[in-house]
Amino acid sequence: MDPSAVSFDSGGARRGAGGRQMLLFGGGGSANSNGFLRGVPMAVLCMDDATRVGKRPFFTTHEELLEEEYYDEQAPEKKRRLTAEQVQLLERSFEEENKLEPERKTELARRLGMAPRQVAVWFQNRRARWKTKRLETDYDRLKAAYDALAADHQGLLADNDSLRAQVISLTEKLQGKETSPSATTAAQEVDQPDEHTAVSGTEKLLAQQLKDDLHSSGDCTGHGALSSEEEDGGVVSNEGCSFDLLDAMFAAGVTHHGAEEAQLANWTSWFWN
DNA sequence: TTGTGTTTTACGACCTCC
DNA sequence: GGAGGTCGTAAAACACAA
Repeated sequence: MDPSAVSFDSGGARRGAGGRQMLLFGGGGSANSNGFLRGVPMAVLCMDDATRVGKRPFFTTHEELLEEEYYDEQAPEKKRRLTAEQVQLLERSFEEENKLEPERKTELARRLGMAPRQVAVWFQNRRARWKTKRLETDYDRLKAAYDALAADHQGLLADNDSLRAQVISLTEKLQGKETSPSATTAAQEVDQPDEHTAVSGTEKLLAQQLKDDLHSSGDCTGHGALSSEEEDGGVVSNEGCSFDLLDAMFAAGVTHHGAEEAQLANWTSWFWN
């Protein structure tokens, strides 16, 4: 880039210290009509240059700041924003590679009419901005994932509560049947082990009752009502909720030869765990 | 016009790697 | 030990609402 193309945004210093513009670099020098100071474009001058040419003390008195001569002869170049062209080229270079090898730095500095140190600083700051941006997007992504998981977790907790309530309710019903004389009589009437399945009539009754209760509750997982069209074939399911387990227990005679209470305890334990 | 918040430029301190 | 990195920060430049 032609150094003469570097703009000097005099309006940019509209609110310098004390509201005064401090445009000229100090050290006894002053800018010529081309905007150059000792052959260096003003916009190119940075603190490194200030160190070389002369630097105003960091803390100065108000009186010093009010001295016009001070700005002409001692005040350092104010910070200058890079031009749009400079930033554009730097951005393009950053997109290619966000690290800066010495050769690329000097080449960029030459093309942009900037000090190599300025190019290095720009890349440092650009990396910092890029990192901040990346952290923000990473945070947003993680937060969305966390929110989804938290919602899912809440749903599972609700399901769990619902199932526990059902277990308690069914356990009470089953225990009631065990102690009911009529139920005992009915059970005794059919309590002959099936020679093929080895499941007693009472067990069939209990398992059927459990199926019926779960079915009538319309919610085996808390995810909605059962669909009636799926009932044929003996397996009632709803979106992954299946009574296969009960059927399997029934067929395998899970309750066979065991006290009903012990089976209830097992079932309850299974549910609660 | 002014107060205030944000962005950009630049630096020093410190760390890591060769 | 030097070069180049990150991190935290100062201060100028800038945007914008009141």
